[in-house]
Amino acid sequence: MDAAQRKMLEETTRYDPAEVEGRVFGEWIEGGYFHPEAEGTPEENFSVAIPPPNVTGALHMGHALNGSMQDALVRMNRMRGKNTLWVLGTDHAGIATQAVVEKGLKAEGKSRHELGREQFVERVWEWKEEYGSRIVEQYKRLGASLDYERERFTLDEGYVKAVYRVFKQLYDKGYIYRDNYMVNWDPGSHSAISDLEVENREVEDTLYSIDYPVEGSDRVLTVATVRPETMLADTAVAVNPDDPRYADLVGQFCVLPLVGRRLPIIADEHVDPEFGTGALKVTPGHDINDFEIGRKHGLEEIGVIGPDGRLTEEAGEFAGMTAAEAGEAVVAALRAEGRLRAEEPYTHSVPFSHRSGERIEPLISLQWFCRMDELAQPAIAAVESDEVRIAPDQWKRVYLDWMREIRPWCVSRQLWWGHRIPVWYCDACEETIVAEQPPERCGACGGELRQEEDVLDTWFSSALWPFATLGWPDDTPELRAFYPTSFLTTAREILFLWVARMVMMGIEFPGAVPFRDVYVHSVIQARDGRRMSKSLGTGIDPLEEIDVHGADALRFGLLAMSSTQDVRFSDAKVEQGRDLANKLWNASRLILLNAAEVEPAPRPVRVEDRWLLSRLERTVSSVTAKLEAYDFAHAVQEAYAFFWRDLCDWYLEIAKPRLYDGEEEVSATLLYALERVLALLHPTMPFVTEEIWSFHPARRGHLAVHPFPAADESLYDEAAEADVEGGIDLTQRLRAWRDLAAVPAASVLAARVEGVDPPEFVARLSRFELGPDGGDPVASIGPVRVLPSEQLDAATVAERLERRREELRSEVERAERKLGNEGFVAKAPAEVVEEERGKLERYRAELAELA
RNA sequence: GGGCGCGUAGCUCAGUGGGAGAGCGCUCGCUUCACACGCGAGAGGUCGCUGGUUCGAAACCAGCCGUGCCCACCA
Repeated sequence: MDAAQRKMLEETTRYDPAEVEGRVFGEWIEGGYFHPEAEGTPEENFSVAIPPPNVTGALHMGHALNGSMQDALVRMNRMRGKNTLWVLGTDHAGIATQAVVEKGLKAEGKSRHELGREQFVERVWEWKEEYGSRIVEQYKRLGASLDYERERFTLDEGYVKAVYRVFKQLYDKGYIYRDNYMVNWDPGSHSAISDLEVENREVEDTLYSIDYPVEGSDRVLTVATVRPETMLADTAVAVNPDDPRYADLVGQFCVLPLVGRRLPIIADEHVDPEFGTGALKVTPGHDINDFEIGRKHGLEEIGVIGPDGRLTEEAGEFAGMTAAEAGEAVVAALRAEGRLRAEEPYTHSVPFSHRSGERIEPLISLQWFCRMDELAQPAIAAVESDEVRIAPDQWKRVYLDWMREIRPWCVSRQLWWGHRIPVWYCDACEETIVAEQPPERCGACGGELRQEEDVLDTWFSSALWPFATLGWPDDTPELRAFYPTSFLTTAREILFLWVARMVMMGIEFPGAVPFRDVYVHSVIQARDGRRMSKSLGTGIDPLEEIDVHGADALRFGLLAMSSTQDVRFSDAKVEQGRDLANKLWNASRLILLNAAEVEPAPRPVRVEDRWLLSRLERTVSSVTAKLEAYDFAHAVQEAYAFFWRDLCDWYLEIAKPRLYDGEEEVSATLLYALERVLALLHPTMPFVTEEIWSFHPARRGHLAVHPFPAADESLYDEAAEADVEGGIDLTQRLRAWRDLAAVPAASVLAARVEGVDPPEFVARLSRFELGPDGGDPVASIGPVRVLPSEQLDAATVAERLERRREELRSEVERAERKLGNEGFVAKAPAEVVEEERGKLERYRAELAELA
């Protein structure tokens, strides 16, 4: 430390994150610490793939929490000397990004259709180049030690190669196929979406009962629906095969009101005879259940609602209306014909698009699907056998339950931004070609080819993330050194959408599970307990928190509030982190400005030194174990407690005089403890610890690559711990006694000791002067006999004494009652009974002293 | 309909069988030569309810009440 540094330390009484963070981050980058060579094996290396944020995204609390957790483990392992890679990249986010750019076009009065596909995609790329790095810059603010030199994008050249390879191979295996099937149509994004992107919400609707006349009879079948417009596409009426009311009608026909179509009356177990009249209108074109019934019975599939959400030509007079308008018109027409039997309010769950928020329109369309059942088998086995461990425990079962009932995945999207499906059609001979490279002409007839218009679901490419980012399908040094990755931390909402699919693809393609550990973290809710969301306006911006309190404060706060259950965002925890950073700074100033010039080393000479070192090493051990077990909240809070209580409140106060005296032993011990505390906290609070480290005499390089401490168990010292904890307890009792006796804080009281001498610091920190004699004590606190003096008011002291006696009497009574219980003495473990007897003795003894 | 979770101090949360904890807030006292983002001392909980298991339950079991999330094709 040179003179300028010393001056700066002396003058700066408050840690200023804004001044430090940018500078320190620059030093890390310059040092190249986050950019490892691709050497070694995955077993000896440490690697993590970041869940790729959307290019359109801004850093939100989920990123900040997840990033804090990953960075903690990444930094800890880097400090341990492991070759460590944290892979950075962004996701092209098909629908979201396309929507952002389309919105921009709309503001210019244009649409993507005017531009045409090629120009539009060009435009999205321009947008990406300009704004896509925003979130990357925001991760830097957090202090994330990602490899910024190996940034990937799900649409970069190499990544596209991986996607096409996977598509081709899955197609060749027969897993990927094209089918005319019912899908979740999202009128908002004008695309099919997968089951996982659908969200069911409770909606109040009207349930309409409609009479369908039976052909050649007076009878009617009354059916019920919440979507009257779909009746235009009905192609049957179904009843339960065991329903005696309708047994005679099966095989006959109804006549569809308004349309006149003949509807066969069929029997199917799906129909619940208890619901309504027990007769079900069957609309295979617009209802997922009816679709299945229809396929089973070979019914006609009519579509009356088009991809734009409007009624098609099939709907006759209703063509062109929106579904909602058509619903009303149909009801009016039915009422006019006297077919409407009833309408009643009805609450049920309805699918909405998670992407656009619009109500899903189930309809039949030609899409690409991927069969998942066979891919799922080894991915199930991997988790069953704990080759991939999922924590907390309950998510393992959630994963397995879902995987065991996995269904085909609709992978095509009617968008322009994304991986255009690598399929080419020949119109001349109807050949379909799937290829990784665009073929010139049709291999069969030499005819012209046109490429499939659809793109792949964004999650199709995300599923390849852990290996595609490392260069797969090429055999790259990165892939050899860093795959499989070490662990994954994630939000539970993408357990199926992303995690499960990565496991399947990892096993199928590179041939190994993509990570060993999956940690599902909790969700940080808004302060009022609602979900943090942009649309609700409940989001809390992590960058603002960083601006106000610093990145370390936010990181500490998020880790401290994280848990296995969902928690509300806590400003107090972030402030606790801020206070800790400041306390670290100031305690370090005390040590660094006053320590003698010595090598940091444990050099205990007194009991409190041995106590401090013992506590330090136990904390190192415990905090490390908790980090490794993903127990971030307890890890940081334990480190906090050790530093604040043991080191600052007690040890520094006890050791100050020796430090000011320039004693070498205490200086060496404190420099040693400081070094270890800084290193221990660096993974969670990297900026402030790195900054303080720059003043430490033992510094040879950055803390980011300083060895992470391993507990030195030879310094554990139970006897010293017991002595000092006893001294602390006594000090607190003496202080409390003074406070209650209303003694001015600054005055020193006379006392003497009877029995065992407490540690030296007790009298000093509680402001007692211990002397050899002194007459009759006015009070006894442990071995301390307080002697009469002018500052003591007899009445107050007596009151205080009586209070203590009361406490002791009730303690004695409690212990006696417990020991008087025969069951307890007979059945409780011996050491528990012994402990209780010990307590009773001590309380009795103290009570006797006070009597 | 099925599954998972939660209900502990005014607030946010720890605590899984042997005497109720943390941070914040609150009260009182400190310009104590690292830090007022500080120091010292306090007040404040029939651990949702009922029953059970146990010598002993905040913790284990059952039921109930309240609350949150996930999955699922009841028109």
